[in-house]
Amino acid sequence: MLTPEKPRRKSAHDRLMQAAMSLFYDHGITGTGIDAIVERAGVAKKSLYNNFSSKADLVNQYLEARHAEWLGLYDKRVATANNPRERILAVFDAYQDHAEFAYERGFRGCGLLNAAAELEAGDTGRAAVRRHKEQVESILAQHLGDLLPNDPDRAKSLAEHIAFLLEGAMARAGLEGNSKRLLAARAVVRNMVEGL
Amino acid sequence: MLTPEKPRRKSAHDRLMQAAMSLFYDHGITGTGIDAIVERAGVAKKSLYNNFSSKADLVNQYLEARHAEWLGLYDKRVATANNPRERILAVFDAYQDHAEFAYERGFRGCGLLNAAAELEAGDTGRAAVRRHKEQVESILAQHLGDLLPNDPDRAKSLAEHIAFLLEGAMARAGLEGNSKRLLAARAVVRNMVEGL
DNA sequence: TAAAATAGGTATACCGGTCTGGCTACTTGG
DNA sequence: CCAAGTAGCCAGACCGGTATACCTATTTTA
Repeated sequence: MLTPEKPRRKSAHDRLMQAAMSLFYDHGITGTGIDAIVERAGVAKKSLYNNFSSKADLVNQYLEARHAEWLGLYDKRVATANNPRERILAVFDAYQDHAEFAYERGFRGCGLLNAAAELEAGDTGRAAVRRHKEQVESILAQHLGDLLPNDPDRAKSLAEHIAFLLEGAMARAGLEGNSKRLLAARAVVRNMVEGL
Repeated sequence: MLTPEKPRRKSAHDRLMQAAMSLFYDHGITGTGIDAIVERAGVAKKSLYNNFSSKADLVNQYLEARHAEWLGLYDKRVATANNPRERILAVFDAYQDHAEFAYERGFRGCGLLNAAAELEAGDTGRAAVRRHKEQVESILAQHLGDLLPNDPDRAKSLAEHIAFLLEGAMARAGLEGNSKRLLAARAVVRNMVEGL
């Protein structure tokens, strides 16, 4: 049995990113040191600096990975939705999936927003988080445009409204350590779009 | 002219708290060191540990002070409101006042929520932030109860809805560095309560 | 084909600097 | 006189980041 192309161990890069995903989310970015990351990854410190140019670089790649992670969950959810209303709710479901499965040590809200909260004003990471939130709002606007083809202004305004509900519910859910508030917001939105 | 009760210089406690308010908001809690606080306050490090038992104690008092600060702004706004609808909007106006006047180095969203984002899961500070958010929601519920005396369930549900809008708009506003989103949420809420 | 070069991993030690917190010794105002 | 302030040093841990040296696959080349 020749298995020539099977690395039995993940690359240092992957192990480091996995460790960063967990530690940055649980303890924050400033609260997580390089040493803790390499220890969790089971990797030499040199390997971190072979794969990332600095901690800031690792943080930026972490933010991109979180964004991609949510996009993947959303893509799965939206694939099984049959109309614009369900596709809007798919946005909430994707965050719900995030909340339920992605975190081992308890739910703490949106990792991207939490990260942005402790980044300095001019940090490029803040812009990445902002792009993510704008993409979510733009996805909502697109589905609402399908639902209200004759009233694009109202579609845009409703997208902002729903984005606020989503963000606010996530924030409260993170504070409370569970996703009940997220479910409440989803129910509000279901009622909102029902009448469109 | 005897001016026996006029300390020409604020107490070390007040100067420390003022420095903490500014630095914790701008650079985060973990990102702000003791030395930076005492330097900004123009105070000896010993004075910090005379007035606060630890940095965690200072952080907790900081969170309480921020809560009290918002309550003061809200009290001012609600005093000039003439009906439940205006009193609901006063909640938004208080946050707007916060955004416009309280921060010298740029708006970064809700200081309490930002702080909670970087506190560990079990930290008592997170509970303080949660109490603040629950009080805001309870204020909204009270005014909506005045507006809908025959439908307490709907009042409660609307209070949660509006609290989400407020929180989500604050989060987005903080990301974007200005309070436009807060104004947008206020407008949405004004329309919502208009028809009640 | 066999030797050499390369890429990426490992482990350990170290750098200057900052962290929280405690300490001494001196000064000042009521 | 004394409480509360001052300046500054120190300990021990941790910060991000670098340096050195070794190991082991794979790949290139003579």
